[in-house]
Amino acid sequence: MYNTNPYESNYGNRTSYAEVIKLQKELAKKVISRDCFDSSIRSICGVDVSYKNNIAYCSAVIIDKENFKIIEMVSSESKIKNPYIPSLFILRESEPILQTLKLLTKSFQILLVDGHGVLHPRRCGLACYVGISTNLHTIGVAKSLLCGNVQSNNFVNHDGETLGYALKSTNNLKKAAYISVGHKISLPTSIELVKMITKTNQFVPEPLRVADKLSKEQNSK
DNA sequence: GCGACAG
DNA sequence: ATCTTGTCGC
Repeated sequence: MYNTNPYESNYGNRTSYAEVIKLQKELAKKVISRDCFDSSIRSICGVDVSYKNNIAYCSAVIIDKENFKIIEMVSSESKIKNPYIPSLFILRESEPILQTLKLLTKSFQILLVDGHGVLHPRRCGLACYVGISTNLHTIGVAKSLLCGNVQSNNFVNHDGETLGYALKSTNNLKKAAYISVGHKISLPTSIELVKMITKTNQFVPEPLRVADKLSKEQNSK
């Protein structure tokens, strides 16, 4: 239907922004916000993109949940095809991400995506799109808010729903990692896993922190 | 109409 | 995200 080839991103051949918005609304209904694991979680992957001139440099890093050791790192580069538009982030980053994930040879159980999941105006951020496209369990982790309000208990509400959680930095009280469901996982489990894979005095989970660093190394060569 | 707005 | 000097804080 919208995607016959999991790791190929084409937005179901949508061409206009209005059509991509319509796709997001359709996909939002397919997001599964409960845990459905068929195996225990041993490793977690993070994927991030950086830019230089007209090239997107994307890196994915798989890290062992227990000892934080790097299991595998891959990178790829591709031409930027679309502009960055708030709430339509999938236009710019989904293709580089899907292409890079194809390069991984080791397995992992959870994917961390550098952007929001259901904490999105149409409940369909980048992490949801990637999750549905690949059928992977995904969690959205963003460094700033696109919508919603942080409550005193750190949960983030939007449109009368609790859609996310602000994992505040120990050091910078201003900074936080905004966690939300991407696909096939619950919010409580998402929070638990992100906390578990985040080092002390850091607010970005290790797989994303290393992927971010690696992608920036790639674009400076 | 105006402002806000993941990376 | 990226471009960028000095500057604030641990």
